[in-house]
Amino acid sequence: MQFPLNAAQREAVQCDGAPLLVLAGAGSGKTRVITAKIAHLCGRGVDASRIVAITFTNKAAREMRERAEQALRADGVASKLSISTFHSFGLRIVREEATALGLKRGFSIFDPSDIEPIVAELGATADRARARSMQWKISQWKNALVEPSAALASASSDDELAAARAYAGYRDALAAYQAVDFDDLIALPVALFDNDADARARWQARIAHLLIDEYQDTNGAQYRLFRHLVGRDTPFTAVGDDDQAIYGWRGATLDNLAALPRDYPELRVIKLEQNYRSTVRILRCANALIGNNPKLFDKRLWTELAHGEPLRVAPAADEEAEAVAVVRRLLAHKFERRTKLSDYAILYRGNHQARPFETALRAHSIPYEISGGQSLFERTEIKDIVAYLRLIANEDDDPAFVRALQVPKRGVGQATLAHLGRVAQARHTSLFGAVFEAELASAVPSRQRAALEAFCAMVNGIRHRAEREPAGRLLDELLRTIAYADWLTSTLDKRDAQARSQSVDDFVAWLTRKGEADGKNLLELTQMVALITMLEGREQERPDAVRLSTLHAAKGLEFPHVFLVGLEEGVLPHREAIDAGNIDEERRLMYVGLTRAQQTLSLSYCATRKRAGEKVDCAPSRFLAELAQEDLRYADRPLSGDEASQAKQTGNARLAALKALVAR
DNA sequence: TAGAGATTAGTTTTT
DNA sequence: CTAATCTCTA
Repeated sequence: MQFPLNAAQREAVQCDGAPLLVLAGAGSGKTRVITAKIAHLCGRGVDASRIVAITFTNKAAREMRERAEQALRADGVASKLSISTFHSFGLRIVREEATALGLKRGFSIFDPSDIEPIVAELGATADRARARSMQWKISQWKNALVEPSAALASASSDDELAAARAYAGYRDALAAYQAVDFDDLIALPVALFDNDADARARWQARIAHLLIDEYQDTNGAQYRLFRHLVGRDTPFTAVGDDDQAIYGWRGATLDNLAALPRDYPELRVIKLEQNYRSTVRILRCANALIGNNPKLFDKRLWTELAHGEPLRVAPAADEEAEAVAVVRRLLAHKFERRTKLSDYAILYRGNHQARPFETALRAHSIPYEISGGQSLFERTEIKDIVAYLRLIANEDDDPAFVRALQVPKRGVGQATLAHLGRVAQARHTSLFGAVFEAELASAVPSRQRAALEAFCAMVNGIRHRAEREPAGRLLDELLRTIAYADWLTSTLDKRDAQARSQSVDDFVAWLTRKGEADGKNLLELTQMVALITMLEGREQERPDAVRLSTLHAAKGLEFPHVFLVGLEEGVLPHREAIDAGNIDEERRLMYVGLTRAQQTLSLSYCATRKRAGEKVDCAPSRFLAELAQEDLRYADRPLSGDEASQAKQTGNARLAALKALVAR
């Protein structure tokens, strides 16, 4: 955006001494306002290290840092800014206040896969789905700052009761493991600040101005943390859009937006309504759609940009036909308009919807970048290595102990582990600690015992140096000692082993760099890894690729040309949301999708869809009927099966010719 | 203990 | 119809 700031934007930037709420419509230059404001604050002599900006995703944080660096060319200043996600900021607090919170320095951060078996056991269930739903409920309680006792009192169904009972035990288990979960990174600082005025004052003094992005997505715990951090007189800037609140399922509540004017009577509210992104037609459809939602703040987007092309609405026989049609159209469009692949995005409701599009894109060797999906840190090989790191940092981390002990195999199996577990329980110690208990000798053969002791000695050896020596050296040593690469080659076929070995190498190289750049030791790096979902610097590997993304992951992004797919009842709006009567949030999700598009927008839906192997009829989404009909152009009726397969063949032939042209 | 086959359950978004 | 988990055998 090369325009100067508009009046509202300027006002938001210059209002620096008071609490401020910026209601920033989609595409209204929100990020620009935030970065300009940071620059403005620095210009007014505010110490950069006391400016704190909080986002929800790592991606947003990284972007904001980049933009701030551009805005603040003065060297060294931008790097002093504190720009992080809510959770990383919480981690910083927990880390610095670990002792007060009863945690050791190397405490572990459990991810949902560590937690599931714990909750399953506490809830006395072997049913994974049930365990997950209990885990889910516990998380909801934590996000709403509900204590186990209160949860127990309020539980209304059998399921809730079981979850509430497991909740207290789960808390104890985390304490025993010296571990925290994601929700604790917010809830623990809140609990600390609730009770400790000194700590509160200390942290407040570190913040001269607090900026929060995507404020509408804060949950109860986050709002309370926010209030503790700004106290009574720290000025802040909250930026958000009630029409883009799409994280209600994660405990986010628009109450926090409504509460702000109440809790801060001197609050200034500035609306950004000029849109710099989309055509008139796209905006008119988005406005029409969102007009069906109740309004918290009155707001209407307008633009000076072109009228634009009508939005295309295309039916398809099924999801495969839809994918084929979208890809064909995309290629034809690219050829006609001489665009780049990265100008296109295909957006959908759920991750599983990506598959037919991946298949169709791959069939034409079109590079694509898929957001969401499995992140590097969820891959088995990375989790294996991280288990070692966690155990090195924290010997009480039993889940990490179990994983590290078994990968690579070192002749210790289920039976030994079971004995170890019994001893640990009897002695009130961790699995690691149980290895050194005398009574283990009676149950476990000496060969296994030797393996266990060697394992623990190795871990201890690295632990003693973890805080002093460079992380890179220790990582190399660890990998050599456990011979992880050898294990991969001996258990997997060559291709697989190579791929995994490569990703381990990437991971280690990245950690090493990170350790050097930020001066972090192995313990701190290990904690950071738990919060990162995407490997930085991975994106530029595919400089020109079609973007596949869920609507949630697409928030904050924009694309010249967007395909919004799977617009069916039961998909968008999602069945569960329909049943729960939560259509408003689905509508906002659709709104987010529409407002990602700059120039053209193509909407599609399927007549049938495969569900558990069977074809099911689908109805077009009700949201289609809520758009500005004069801005839509409906394509033909859905193709019959025969027509579809025929079209597929002729289409493919045409496509091959097109592709040859495009390739030049 | 580890890999290959059988069985069974699955439908939402993520720090 | 997958994909992941479980069970059985070497």
